This record gives sequence, C-alpha cells and structure tokens, in this order.
Amino acid sequence: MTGNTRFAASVHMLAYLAYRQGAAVPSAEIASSVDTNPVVIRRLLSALVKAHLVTATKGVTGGFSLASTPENISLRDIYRAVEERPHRGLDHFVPNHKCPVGAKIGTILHGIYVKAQASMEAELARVTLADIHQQLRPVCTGKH
Amino acid sequence: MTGNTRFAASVHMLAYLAYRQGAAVPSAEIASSVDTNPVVIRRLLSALVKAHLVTATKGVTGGFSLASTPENISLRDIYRAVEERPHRGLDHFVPNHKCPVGAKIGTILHGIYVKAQASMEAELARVTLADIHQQLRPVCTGKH
DNA sequence: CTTAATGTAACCACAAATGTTACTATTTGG
DNA sequence: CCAAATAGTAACATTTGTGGTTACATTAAG
Repeated sequence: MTGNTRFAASVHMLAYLAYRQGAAVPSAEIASSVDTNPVVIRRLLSALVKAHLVTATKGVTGGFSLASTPENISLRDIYRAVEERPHRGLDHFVPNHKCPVGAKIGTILHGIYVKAQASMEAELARVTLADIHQQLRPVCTGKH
Repeated sequence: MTGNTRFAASVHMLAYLAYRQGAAVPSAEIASSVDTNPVVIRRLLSALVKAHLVTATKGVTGGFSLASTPENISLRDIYRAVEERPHRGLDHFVPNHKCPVGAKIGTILHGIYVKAQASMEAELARVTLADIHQQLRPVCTGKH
C-alpha cells in the first residue's frame, strides 16, 4: 500500500468501526481489515481522535470506536481531518516573480484551487458513514 | 519546485502563451517564467500537444502556441490533459478481501471518488484561459 | 504484576515527481 | 551545404512524501 491513501484508508477504518457497532476495536483488528501495520492505523486514528470523530481508550480492554453516530459523520469531516493541507500542490510552485505572468498567477491559481476543492467537499458532505454502512449490507454483523 | 505541480504549471504555461498572443514561444522562455528547466516544460507541453490544446513547431523560429482561442480552452481541458489518472490514490489501496468490509469498500470508494472528481471538474470547466488572461491585466503585453 | 492496549518517536524502504544532461531530428537563413 | 536554434525524448540523479517497521513508554483491567 503506497501512495496517498490517507483518505481511503480512513473511510475504510471508520466504516469498520460502524460495522463493529460501538465495540472498542483494537488497532490490530482494523489493520487486519485494511491489510497494513497497526501503527499506520493508529497514526491515522490519532488525527481522527483530534478531530473528535473517534474516541480511544487505553488498557487491556481498550480500542477505538466512533465518537458519534454514523449519520452524523460525513466524508467531508473525514477528509478534513486527515488531509490537512489539500493545496499542497501549490506549496512548492514558485514561479519567477520578475515575469508579469509569474507574479500574478499564484494568486489566481489559489482562488481556483479553493473553489474546486469547495465543490469537491460539497459532494463529500452528501455522503455519511451511515450511507456506507448501508451499502455494506448484506453482510454478517460483528467481528469476523 | 517539487511535489505535484503538473496542473498549476500547465495553467501557468498556457496563460503565458495567451499572454504572448499567438507568437511561437520557445520552451526556454516559458521555463524562465515558471522558473524551471526547459525540458520539464517540454515534457508537460508534450501532453498538451497530444490533447490538441497547443501546437508545436520545430526549427530556428519554432516554439509553442495555443491551438485554439483562450475562450475555448477551459481549465478542465488542461486538467484532463495532464492528470491522466486522478484516482491514483486508490491504485495501491488493497484491503483484505477476506474481511466483509475490506471486500466491498473498494467499489464504494471508487464511486465516491468519481462523483467528487466530477464535481471538481465541473468547477474547473467554468474557468477559461480567457478569464485568467483577463485577471492578469493590467500588464504590459508582449515579451518581457 | 502480568497482559494487552494506545501513543509516538525514529528509522528504513519505496514510489513518484522534478531536475539535469545528453543526444537526435527538424527547420530557417545565410 | 552549413550553422544555429529549436522540439522531442531517453536516461539518470535528486528530492520528497508516504507507508512500513521496530522499539518503547504509558495506561488500564483482572
């Protein structure tokens, strides 16, 4: 699993928590579903805990569970929690400011990125974890 | 200039060609405006030529120019020309198919990506090179 | 106390993008 | 025909981001 899979993996993880219906799920179990390392899972979940989408409990019986009902968690919430700097593409775009075009294109592009992303996020906002949980049916409920 | 700047750089390049009003502009001049290597410019322009957004002429007086009027070139055209596989994020996302969630989440996520991107592209389609050229004013016309 | 869990730091490995060099083919103009 | 300037492209180096891994401190249950 390489490349930028933060968002996809996060949706998968939260869908798994919804599927486990409030149980405290350890990172190792989630890692098995996503097929990656538990530390990778915990790193991503750390961001989701900070965004108050997930709660974590330590100790032997600890694990992760949704901080809210699936209906109240949209994919936009998840996106914003794990993709902190979506305009990263512009971070290292530093044209020649001595050129009239290079001097102004950065500002123009920034406005375009903002609008394009707002449009995309509006689409993500229309889907909730409950919708995804619904699409996962028919499926046996509980731990596999 | 690092990271994924293909789209931003391409918009810059085509804006520069619009600014130069149909002249045959050599890659070195564009590279100066973008502040990068001429080969990088030619590589990106190669994709834009294949998409019929730009024409190239070889030889001493050669260079690049727009294949159409700025009004007829939208940012969506540019995006599609240089970002061939925008769902690349999902390419390497390979969950555990033995898990009921892992088995189905890929298809669900794919549908979400398609919709989110369509929404973003619709926004990009609303902006043309003519709009950008307009925003670049006031600016002296011609070679700097 | 033992055990199983989170939380993180530190590092390694790999992939993808950009930057660079070098070369060929083409076209213009003397 | 030749010289100069250009596109086109292959090959390689460099950089950067991401995921994977190991290790360890902390916490809580029984």
